[in-house]
Amino acid sequence: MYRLFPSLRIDVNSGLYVKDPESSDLGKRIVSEGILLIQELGFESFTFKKLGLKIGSNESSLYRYFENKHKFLLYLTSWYWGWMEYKLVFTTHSLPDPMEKLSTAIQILTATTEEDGAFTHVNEVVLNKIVINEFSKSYLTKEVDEENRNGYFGIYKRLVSRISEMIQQVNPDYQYPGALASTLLEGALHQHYLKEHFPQLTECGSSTSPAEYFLDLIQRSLS
Amino acid sequence: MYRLFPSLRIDVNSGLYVKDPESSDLGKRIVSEGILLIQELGFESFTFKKLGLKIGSNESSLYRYFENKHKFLLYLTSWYWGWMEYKLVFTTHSLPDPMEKLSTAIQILTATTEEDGAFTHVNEVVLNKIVINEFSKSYLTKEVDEENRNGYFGIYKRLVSRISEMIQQVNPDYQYPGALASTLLEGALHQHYLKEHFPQLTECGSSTSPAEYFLDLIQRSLS
DNA sequence: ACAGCATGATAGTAATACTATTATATTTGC
DNA sequence: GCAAATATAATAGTATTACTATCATGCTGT
Repeated sequence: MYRLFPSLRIDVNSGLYVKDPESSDLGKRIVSEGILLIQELGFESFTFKKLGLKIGSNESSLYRYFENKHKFLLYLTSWYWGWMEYKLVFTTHSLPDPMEKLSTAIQILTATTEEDGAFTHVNEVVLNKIVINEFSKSYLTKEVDEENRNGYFGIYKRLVSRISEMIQQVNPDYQYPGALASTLLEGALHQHYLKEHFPQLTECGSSTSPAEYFLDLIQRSLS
Repeated sequence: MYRLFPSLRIDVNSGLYVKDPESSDLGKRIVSEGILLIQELGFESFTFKKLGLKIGSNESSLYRYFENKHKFLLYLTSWYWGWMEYKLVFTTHSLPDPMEKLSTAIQILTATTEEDGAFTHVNEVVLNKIVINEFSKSYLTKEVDEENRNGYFGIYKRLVSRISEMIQQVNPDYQYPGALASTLLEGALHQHYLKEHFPQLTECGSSTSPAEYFLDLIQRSLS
């Protein structure tokens, strides 16, 4: 889908990198292989030294692109949410019916990413898994407020706002559009995590998808 | 409330500690001062060395109680959920009406802990904040599945099951009681976090509480 | 040919997350 | 009251992490 607009770029906040990783071959390899290594090791065990080894580059070179691994994670998750926002806006733009619009949005946001967009160095399938496992760690820190002021969470916040607005279009009297939108985004990641690691705790699994659950939840909430 | 049963103990999985911290003065100090230090520094910057310094004890002594800081966090959060479960069961036990029972449960689980129970070395107000900020980090790890097999998340899972059952009592036809219960528990922590750090993203704040939002959400879902 | 920039190689530092060993208190059991 | 057992403290040591600094090399465009 993205290939329709080959010159589109996801505009991640420039404070998240020292040197734009899209600007060079090494930068792209850091991103693409970094995604795979974080998924393999988990964020805690991931280090720039190990990534340097994996891509045959030097640890010090990686620091020329990203200050530290926390900013690297912020970069990757921002990119992910930017990509989701793009898919969302593109797909729902022309839908006239507010409920159809919202339903489509929910489906996009709660679906498991199934296939590689194959248009960049970014493996979206793996990135989706990283977001499920690691996104919370990117904001549950002592530095949130400052990083928020710096705009590092801008894309994610805009996405929540968009959903919130769609909810208001469906039912202008509903009192908690923001809370519901934020519950949807966070909850979708959580349900995906549960179905993988705590299947006893949710009906979401092989036969029922998070999408079905959230569609039902939001329809009930807004009717 | 807890003082009604001074001999009650919250039964945390014994794999979470090397030596039971309730069994000695030092152990209790580790827990009580550890809670304060994690809140002060954030879990990432918290170390046993710093805690040893704070309580005038030796780093090596702390390792006789807890293998590492991750298990310490698991211990603290388990304790918290055990305490919540106790409050929940105690308060809702005698309520005959399923909806009243569920509403009361929601209120307990989504309320901000306001006052110190003052019955143990544990400061529940601060512990509540730690759970909001750090609980996700206790399970978003590469070791979840093994730790889950070891029973380290048993109390939390039992709590989700209890809510799930209450939901089924209210509406036996509702298809997603587990998903809704897990959304409630996780979502409550999330809304508390948002109102502190991302107030634009939710209506929960000074005039509206997470309790009101979730009460409304669940009532709509089950009617 | 050479200036300029990107990358690589090496070294170094303070802190982290421990483990091991030995010493010193403190408790308890007889 | 004393010895044995146990708890805690002190010290030292290790591998790794998360960087920073410096210098060398190599490639690019003019």
